[in-house]
Amino acid sequence: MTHNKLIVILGPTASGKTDLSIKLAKKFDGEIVSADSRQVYKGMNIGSGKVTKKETAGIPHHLLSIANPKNRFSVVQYQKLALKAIKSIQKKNKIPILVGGTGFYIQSIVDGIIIPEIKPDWALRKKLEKIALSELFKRLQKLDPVRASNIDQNNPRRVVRALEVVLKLGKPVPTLNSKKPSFNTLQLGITKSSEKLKTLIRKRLIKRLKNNAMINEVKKLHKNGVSWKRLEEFGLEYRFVAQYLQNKINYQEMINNIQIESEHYAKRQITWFKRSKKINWIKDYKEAEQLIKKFI
RNA sequence: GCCGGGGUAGCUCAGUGGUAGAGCACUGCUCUGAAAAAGCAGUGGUCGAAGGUCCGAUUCCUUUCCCCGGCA
Repeated sequence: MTHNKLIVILGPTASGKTDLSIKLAKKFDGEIVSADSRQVYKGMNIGSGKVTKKETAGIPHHLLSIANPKNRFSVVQYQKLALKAIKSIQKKNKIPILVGGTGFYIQSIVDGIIIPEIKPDWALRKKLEKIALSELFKRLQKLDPVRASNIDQNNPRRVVRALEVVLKLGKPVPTLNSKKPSFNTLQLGITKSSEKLKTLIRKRLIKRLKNNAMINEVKKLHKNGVSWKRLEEFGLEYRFVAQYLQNKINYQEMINNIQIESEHYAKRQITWFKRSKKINWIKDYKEAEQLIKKFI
């Protein structure tokens, strides 16, 4: 007899998800499934804030370091692997704890959204990206007026992707659907004041820079064949350390940019999470523990 | 002390004889296989101070205070 319970721990960057989740996993006999779009990559450890082996304290962690940073990983791959991991944990009669800050990844599990089964076609995208955005949007309007009417026409990624789906599918983009929720889910979100968050981001950044650890990590990634362009795509520490190593910016600019962009990122995450009404906002371990006791 | 250049949004700066803009910051938001990505919107200034000319001055004139560079 297996259960279908799932606990989710989410929150903005630097809010303390990792520590909290490990404590809870110990307490409630759980295993952790990461929901982080950067921690999936091998070799991206310090900059992405991946737990160290020691910190895991023996709690199994899933979906960390499973992808090659030279290749692009995406939500759908995440969704498949995470579902598999969650089910296998439930089968062992342990409690899966989904932990992370990537709202889209969490949504793909919790709401079970169905994303069109058209794989990214990078050659096609490259071709489309050369065309003016307004022109692309006109084409989309012609081929799929419904999708065109609710898409952000200023966003090249969205428009290109929509066209990709329409062209390869030969028909309009399916309207967004969700499967029946497959899990009995408890979502816990960590709240912190923005002042507190900024301080935590700053402290963490200083720590990551210590002994050149983060700089060396990025150097190593590049040495192993991850291009500067690719590293910059990852954003935050990877973007600005890569720019620093290319002499595009100086050390102080690198630090300032990482700090400010991390603060922006935290706000975007909060904006995303706010949309969900199913999140229980908590301040500390105690509140989390109580809610979970009731849930289990 | 003299000669230049400058003082306009939190910061860096545009600009005009009819009470002002940009980028960044800040605030809010979007999200259909890149999501730490990619986009959108909004708030914000007695235009250094005081006089004068003018129907009207942030813009022209005078004085004054402050900053930067050069010469003494």
